[in-house]
Amino acid sequence: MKKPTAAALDISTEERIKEAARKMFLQKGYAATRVRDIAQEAGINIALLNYYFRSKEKLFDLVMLEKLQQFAGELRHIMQEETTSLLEKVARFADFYIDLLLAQPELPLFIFSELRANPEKLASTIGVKKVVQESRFAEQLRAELAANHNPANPLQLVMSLMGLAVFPFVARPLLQVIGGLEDAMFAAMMQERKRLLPQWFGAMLKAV
Amino acid sequence: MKKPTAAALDISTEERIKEAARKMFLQKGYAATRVRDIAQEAGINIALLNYYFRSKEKLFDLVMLEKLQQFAGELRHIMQEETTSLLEKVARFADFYIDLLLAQPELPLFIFSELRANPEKLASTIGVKKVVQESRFAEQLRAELAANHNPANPLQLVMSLMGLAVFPFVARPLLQVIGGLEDAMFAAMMQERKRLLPQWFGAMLKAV
DNA sequence: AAAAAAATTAAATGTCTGTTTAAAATTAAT
DNA sequence: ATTAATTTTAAACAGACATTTAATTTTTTT
Repeated sequence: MKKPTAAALDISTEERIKEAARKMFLQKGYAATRVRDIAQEAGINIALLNYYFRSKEKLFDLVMLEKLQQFAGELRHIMQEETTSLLEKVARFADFYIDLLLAQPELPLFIFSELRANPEKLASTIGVKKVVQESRFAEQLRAELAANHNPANPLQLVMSLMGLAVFPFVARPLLQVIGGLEDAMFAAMMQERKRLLPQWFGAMLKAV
Repeated sequence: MKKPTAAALDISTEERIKEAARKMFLQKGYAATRVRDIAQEAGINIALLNYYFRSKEKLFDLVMLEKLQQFAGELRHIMQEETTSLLEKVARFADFYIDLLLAQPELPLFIFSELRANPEKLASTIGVKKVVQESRFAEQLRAELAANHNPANPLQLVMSLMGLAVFPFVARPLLQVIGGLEDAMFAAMMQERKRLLPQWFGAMLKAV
């Protein structure tokens, strides 16, 4: 009675709507996106959106959850790995996030903007707290700071690490104007950044 | 005929509307802000908004321009100063921006979000391009990298400098959850950051 | 092939939103 | 003190918007 539809071989209407929603919400945010935009982008009747997802907000929540998990998901694996060193973790972090953001440049601005609007939707990310505070990475970071007699709060370093990787994508429109950067050059710099980030981080740990 | 109103001793209706608009636009962005919200916040009739500012968009443009200049204005002075060293400039940059953002934490997310929506409104910031590429700061940065045989693109360092100062405010909701940070602690860390930032930047310059 | 279920559509619904109108209240000019 | 200009208000307006309805088409089941 519910879903006997079996022969959904190629892309289903439901998935087409979701994809269009991803695109529009990421590009313009929740408030500026019209359900008509989504319907047009998906090539469907507006009523189908409510038929499949009940409401604009429910559809948005689905996309938001998916993106939050993309953003926070891999972090766990990287930071809890027992056999990698601190700087190897930093290198893996840079690799993973810079590749992710090159593929989806609007991701961080989308997440931070929508989180400002309703911070309660952060629930799915609370697992990250443990990753930052109790993971192998956290231990190694504290140990390394202690070894260098560096009294800085470890969270300062975490902020910086994230900022060094993510900020260029948040500030991209500004940076491309003030730097006179074209898309290809920006992408090339982000690739260079994968290499720079662990070097920088190592140097920062020793800067007392 | 135009404005014979002389006795505007205390705060005028026009300024009340502007202040309410600043608050609401910064908090929720253009698309999510209702002119009725602004009117209520200012304690005025909705029609007065159009009476004084013609339209929601014109009012927004006023606020946007003001904030862009706040964001980009002081940069010029700091970065073109002839008598300060590179690291002194970095220290001044950190001081100025961290204080600015502690007073207006929503500023960067507001600017970056709205800039994504309409990048053409960046016009007033094109002066910053010269500051980054042709200022005394740019010279000093290139010289310092050369002296350290550091082949990194100077723009990489500019991105990082901005990111280290600004990113914590962009990611604040996320950081406060994953770090378990209260407002006071966050503010204290930003103060500590004023000191850390020049140290870090100095170390990064030497990290080849 | 007939019946039932699911998917799709056009049109309508009611609410929200930015803006305008026209009248009233206040302030300034004569 | 009148008159004119400015400011403020309540109400209306028109278009945008998300959602619903009811009918039609397509697909699945029997």
